[in-house]
Amino acid sequence: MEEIPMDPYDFRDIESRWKPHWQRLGLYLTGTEAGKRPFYCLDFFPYPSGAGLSVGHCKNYVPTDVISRKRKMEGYNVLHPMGWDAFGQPTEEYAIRTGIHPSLVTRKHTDTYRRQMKLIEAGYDWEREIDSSDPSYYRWTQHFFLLLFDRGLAYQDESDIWWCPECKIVLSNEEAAGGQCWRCEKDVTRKRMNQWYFRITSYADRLLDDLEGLDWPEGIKAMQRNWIGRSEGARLTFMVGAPDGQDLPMPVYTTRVDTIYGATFCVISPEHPLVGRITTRDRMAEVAAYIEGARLKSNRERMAASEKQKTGVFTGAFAINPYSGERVPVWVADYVLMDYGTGAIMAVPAHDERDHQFARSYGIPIIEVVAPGGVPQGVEEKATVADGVLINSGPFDGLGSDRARARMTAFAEEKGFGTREVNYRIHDWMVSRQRYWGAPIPIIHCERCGAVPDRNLPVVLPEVDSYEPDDTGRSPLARVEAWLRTKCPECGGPARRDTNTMAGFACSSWYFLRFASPHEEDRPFDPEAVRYWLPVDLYVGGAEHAVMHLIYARFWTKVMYDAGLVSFTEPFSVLRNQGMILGADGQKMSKSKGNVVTPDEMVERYGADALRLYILFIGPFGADLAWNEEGIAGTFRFLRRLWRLCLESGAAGGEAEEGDRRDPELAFHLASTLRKVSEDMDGFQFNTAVAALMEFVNFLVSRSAGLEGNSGLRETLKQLLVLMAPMTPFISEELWHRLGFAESDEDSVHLQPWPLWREQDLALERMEMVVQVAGKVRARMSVPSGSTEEEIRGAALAQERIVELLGGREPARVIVVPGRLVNIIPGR
RNA sequence: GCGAGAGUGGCGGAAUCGGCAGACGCGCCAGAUUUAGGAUCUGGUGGGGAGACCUGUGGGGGUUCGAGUCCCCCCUCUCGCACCA
Repeated sequence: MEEIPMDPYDFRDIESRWKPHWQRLGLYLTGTEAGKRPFYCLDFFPYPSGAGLSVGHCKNYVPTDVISRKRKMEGYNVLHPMGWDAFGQPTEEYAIRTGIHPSLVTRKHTDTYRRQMKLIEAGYDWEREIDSSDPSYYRWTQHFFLLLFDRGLAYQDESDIWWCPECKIVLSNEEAAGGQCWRCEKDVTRKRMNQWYFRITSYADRLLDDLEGLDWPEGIKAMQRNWIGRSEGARLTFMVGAPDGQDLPMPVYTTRVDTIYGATFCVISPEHPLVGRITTRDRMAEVAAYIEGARLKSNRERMAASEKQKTGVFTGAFAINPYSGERVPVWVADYVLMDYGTGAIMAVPAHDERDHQFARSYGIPIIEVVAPGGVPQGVEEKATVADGVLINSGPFDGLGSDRARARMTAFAEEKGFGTREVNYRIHDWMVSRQRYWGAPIPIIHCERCGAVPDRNLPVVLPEVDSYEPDDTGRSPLARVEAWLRTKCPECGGPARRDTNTMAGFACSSWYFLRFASPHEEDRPFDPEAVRYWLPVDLYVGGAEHAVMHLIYARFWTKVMYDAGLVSFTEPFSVLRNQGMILGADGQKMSKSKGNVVTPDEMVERYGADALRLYILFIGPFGADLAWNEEGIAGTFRFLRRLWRLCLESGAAGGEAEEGDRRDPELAFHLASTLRKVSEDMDGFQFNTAVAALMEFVNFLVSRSAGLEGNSGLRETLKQLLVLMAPMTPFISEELWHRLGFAESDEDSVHLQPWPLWREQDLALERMEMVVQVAGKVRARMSVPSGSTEEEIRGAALAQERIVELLGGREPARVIVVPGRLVNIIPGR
């Protein structure tokens, strides 16, 4: 018999054939069928950089694509959109260097991203594509700015803000976390400037409390709690004697009022306005030098230095402890921060490690006032931080820390020198940027009327000659005289536009709403569409936005809720973070390290299906893993094995015949694979889902010779192809058609319902069990399913090897776990 | 220091309502096949032992018929935050 040579697996041919077909079918258009439940699957809003996508980005886009496809097959209307967070610096920097307009640069970059996303067949509904730098989008970003403004949540203030000398841009606290610029990782410095802020602090409690109900990674929730940093304590006023004879109030914030009788000094931040007024003449020079030294140090130098040794200088002034009436020295030290609490503290060296370290350095007395469990611990060597029973605390002696705090705060309120206070680490969101490539802040400054909203939106970015910010930190917009000069909308008098643009995080704080109805012209979104699709059912992206985008978007959503614009208070019900794909060298992929792998080269060599499958298979979804090209070769081999299996054994099948018997083993393996793959995909365990598919194909290959022509095999292959369709769309479609499963040319494997397993197929007639003696496996046996424990026990004891090992002894004990094992404990 | 998570073959990783450790893949070894091919096929692959077996999930204790999984102590690593009063 002569073998007819089979077509080889030619992924290029297959890809080029099905792409236009699916395009015609409108496979990726958003579901609109009445009566179906919605599923909104969203990827983090990407910033289109010039480098294009690496395979690392695919670790985000392939899994969301797989889930979206599966949900569609399960009968959901699916919304899976894509768009561009296009405003931002790198584009602007590029424009500065080349003179090419940022919008053209953006266009070039987004074209690349879109092309690459199509290359890996990420099934986005491109009819809903949005671009945050397009006036049709940013007019609504401006609209929401005004919503915040109107609600008293946007304001201007002059204060010290973070400045990145490298990027030449101001940064919000979130963007400067850890003293480093979020984009270039260089140290940030301080600069005093007038800026726009959003009052996110007035939402701090809600942002904290609502974390509770979110299905988000614990780590992200913890980071947000930490960032919000709510603490409960008291604000207490110490009176400080100034050299001019006046008594000046110096409020301090503390969470440990209970330790106040142990306050042996006070510390005030070098930036504190009071420093200049309370320092005595003889201390002036030393204090001034210290302040200057602190100012010149970068924040991180300051932190690093004082970790080793805390420094400070005495101001010469004394403060009065409002409880004890005691007079304590006031020091200036840079371990006290100006932007937390009141910028001044009462220092209790006995019960605070930092104060302890400082007191030891400068020989300040340490007085123990809290005894944990009623037993004084001794505090000369080490501070006691735990709560306990108050001692040396006058009328409050004997109280527990908890009751003491309540009692002592009440006392302060009664006497008028203090009050209960809640403090937060989070600060208001500094949102203005002195940059060109952003959404202009729609405010007009009028000498008569002040800051007036410009409701004539959009305020379009004017054309400029150069995009560079100038040395004073002024925006390039400040140089466009014709644009700058305008009329006050209130009084009609001459006025000037605000020259700031908004940080990119403003644009991404509402984009998930725009996708619900991206073409609305008269409003940011259609409330009906938003009601149907939102909140987002599944949100996937990297962990690096924990306290930036994810907290800002939550804030805007709550503001919109308060304004009655949306009916939910949280935008993202379920959040998952994908891990990173590192270069083959285990390092972060970067151009400079030369270890970047692009989807382009992988698709060229192995095809989109093999790449997608390897991305899913490489390891756990959330883990950081090194790229390995041998690995993708493995998934490629797997696909070829599938190809051969289907065309060799499946094609011969034909229609089911009456006489075909169901093969119970085949049915069992199919059912358990369907179950395993379905459950693993829902649980984001794509790696084990792929492993189960490989295992099943291995099984089929080993059995296929015996099953050729059996309609059970054909039915099995049919279901297998449907099961694989979300992961490997091309080969699944091709084989589906080749095996003749399509009802018409317009049919598609992607339009099939998600396959369900039959519970009864999982029940086998016999079960394999292990027989242990003293916990060690000594024999294997097969018993009928549904055997009683007694029967299993009998069968186990009758095993030849077991009889031999027992050598006539009676078993002392026999443990039977049906379906698993029998453990025999021999008698002596 | 605080918070989150993790330590399993040569490698990525499976298996945690306690029940055959190492699924699946890579790599490696042997064989088959091909003129050659990122090819394919078959078998093997934690360590020790010729073998029956012994041993093995960061280390040490414990609970249990049985522990990678539960409890106690210790060590290491990754990530995030870090003088927040």
